[in-house]
Amino acid sequence: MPRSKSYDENTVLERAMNVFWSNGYEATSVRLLEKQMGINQFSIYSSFSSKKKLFIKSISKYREHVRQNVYQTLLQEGAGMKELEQYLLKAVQKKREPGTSRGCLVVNTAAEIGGSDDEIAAEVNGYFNFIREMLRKVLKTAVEKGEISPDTDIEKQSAFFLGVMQGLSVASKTMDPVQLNDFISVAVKQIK
Amino acid sequence: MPRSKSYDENTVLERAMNVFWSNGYEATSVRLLEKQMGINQFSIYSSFSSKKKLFIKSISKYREHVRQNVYQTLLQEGAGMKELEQYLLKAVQKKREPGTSRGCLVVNTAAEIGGSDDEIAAEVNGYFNFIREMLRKVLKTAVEKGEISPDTDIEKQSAFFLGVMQGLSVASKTMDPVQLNDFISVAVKQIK
DNA sequence: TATGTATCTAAGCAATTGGTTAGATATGAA
DNA sequence: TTCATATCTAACCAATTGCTTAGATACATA
Repeated sequence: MPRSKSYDENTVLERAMNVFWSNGYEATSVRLLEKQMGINQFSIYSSFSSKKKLFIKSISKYREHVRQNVYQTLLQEGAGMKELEQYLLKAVQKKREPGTSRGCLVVNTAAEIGGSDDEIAAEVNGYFNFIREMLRKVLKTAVEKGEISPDTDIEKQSAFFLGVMQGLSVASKTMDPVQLNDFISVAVKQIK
Repeated sequence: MPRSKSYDENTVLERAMNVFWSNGYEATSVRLLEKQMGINQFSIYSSFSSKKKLFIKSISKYREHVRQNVYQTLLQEGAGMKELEQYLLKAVQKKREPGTSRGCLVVNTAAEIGGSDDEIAAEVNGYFNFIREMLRKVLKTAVEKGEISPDTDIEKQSAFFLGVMQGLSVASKTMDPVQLNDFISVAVKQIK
């Protein structure tokens, strides 16, 4: 009997994610969100309850986004060192492209919010656990394939590459492509 | 003839720096600043012109702060690999201490503001150039001392360690001490 | 000791913040 | 075709934002 929604929650959530990604949490106003999402404040609140809840949902949407568009190759069965290296170099190349790099939404959030909000911190930690798990598997596969030494300490190396990826997010905003490439090439070389 | 200031600009600037460091730029209100700085809004604006200018001055104050309290050893003549390693391990140890790590003010700023404000971006770049220059000198000294190979590519390695330090700032908020230690130990080992 | 001047207090400014609500509107089952 | 119900519009809310200002205050000089 009731009227049906005129928008798709998934679609407007993806738009919200992009607004937060571009501007950060605090600098994103609900007015800006309604413009970019294309729906009224009422609809934002009826679908997502609060700005903070919408932000948290944007982070989990981001996780889905990178899973499908950034890490898809790395997440495939059999992905090893070659794929990891390719991903890192592609991230460097992207820096040459138009506009300022937005970095990683979750790194930006960790830097901006830190641990001062428990719910947001939980979502951030969940994301990084997902990345670390991905790295562990990739490195294990790399050992199995003989791409890296069987003596490789998987735990140490996955912590290392997670740290490198966090650094890369910041560095992509502050380093030129040459320095970025130097950074990554040293990080990759050490495991060979 | 005129009345004299009842506060020291340097002192209140250091307090402002700490407020921005704890909360980030956007989340820091001028009301909070006046409370923490211990002076009235009028005095803030008469001494620092605007919130943004105060923030930029806080970043350069931060540079002075780390120069004297964080990197003092690394900046000494003759500092090499041992000092670099000591600094990194100390940064890891600090994570065990009370409260959530605030990370590096400038990394936080790079993540929050990115390149969307030119004046702030310039201050951020100046800071990272200072760090990179410090790293270059330390690595050169390390070569001279025979701590690392004379074939070491100073440019690549200084870009690498700058990236690692940027990662460390984020990681100190999201990793536990064990993972942090893994991250740093791999970063240091690769140069030996 | 008197006084000119910058400093300080505290109130105020318009604009924006996150969030709510009353009433108009559209929809899909009966 | 009716009608109950959820969706939508747009105005509204108090609180807070960065910043300004008029007038009271205190101090270095004369």
